[in-house]
Amino acid sequence: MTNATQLRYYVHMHTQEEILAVWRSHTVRLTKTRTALAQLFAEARAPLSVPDIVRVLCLGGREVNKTTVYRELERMQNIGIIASVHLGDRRQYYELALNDHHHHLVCVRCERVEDIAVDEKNLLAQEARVSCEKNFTSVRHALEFFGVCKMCHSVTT
Amino acid sequence: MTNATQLRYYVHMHTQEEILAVWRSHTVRLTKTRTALAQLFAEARAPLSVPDIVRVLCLGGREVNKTTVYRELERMQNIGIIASVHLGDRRQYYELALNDHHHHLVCVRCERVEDIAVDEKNLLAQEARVSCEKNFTSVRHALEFFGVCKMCHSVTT
DNA sequence: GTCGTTGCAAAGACTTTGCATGTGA
DNA sequence: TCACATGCAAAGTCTTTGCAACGAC
Repeated sequence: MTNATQLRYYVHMHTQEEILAVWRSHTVRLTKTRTALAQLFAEARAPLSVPDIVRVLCLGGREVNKTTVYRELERMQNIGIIASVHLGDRRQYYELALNDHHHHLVCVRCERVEDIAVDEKNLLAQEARVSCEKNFTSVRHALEFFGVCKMCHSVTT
Repeated sequence: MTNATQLRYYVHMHTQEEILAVWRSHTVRLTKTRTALAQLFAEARAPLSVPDIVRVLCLGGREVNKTTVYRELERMQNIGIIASVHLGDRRQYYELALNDHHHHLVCVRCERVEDIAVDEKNLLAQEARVSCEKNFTSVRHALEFFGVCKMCHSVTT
């Protein structure tokens, strides 16, 4: 990431190499788009939307086509490299699925996203109960928290 | 609702009259759109998207304009009559906010939605903790469950 | 009659599809 | 080589905006 601007990055627990290894095990070609996406997700510190991805990569001088990105993300999701997340707006966001399961805290003003750890014992128990009571299979959950971050709060007050 | 098709309805705990009363207390005009929306939400048994609403009302012979619906829903949300819900797709859904807080179980195949009761003690505690730890105010949560309903499951297997 | 509401048309944001071209193994 | 991958253009879906016309009070 050169001057990737806006988005903040941090060293992730999964490297680009690890992601590329997953690709290889699925006998797909290692193209420049896949390499770029692997690096981006490895470094991203927040879920990414397609417009995000295209903007950041283009700013960094790696031209990518939005159609290709959409298609690639779908494949990555099918393989299990990434997972989609909904953060309250209409966009679809994606983040590494290789990480531990976690949830998000989103600032509804500036859209800043923080990862948070949540004790899931209770949730999983409810999942099991719901699955049983309602006769649903493969039940999973989506839990996100929304609020106003300190900075945004101090600006308004 | 005449032949409102596809969507399933049930007698809700809030009647059209109660919703109209909320309108009146906000000194707005009781137009045909507001009456139609009040009736629709009073009878809806699942969250509704704007395309849903327009389709259903037009099928029922009450022409409504999508722009008007978008604007009206925003006002209803501000007043607190309805609340928006995200159900995994890109659409925004709305449901009566006058009801008890509850969550949804969505079939990812047929999009059927069931309301479910969830023990929130734990969630609220986590909300408080997150709010404190991360310095966020006005924290709320969104929790939805996804799975495959019995019917869809039996079709595929 | 007023001013809140509405309807229409156009634009905008995100996503999907079809097809011809390009390229990694 | 050739099947997988890409890029472009066009279309699709949901949503927003601007503005003139309408209608509830």
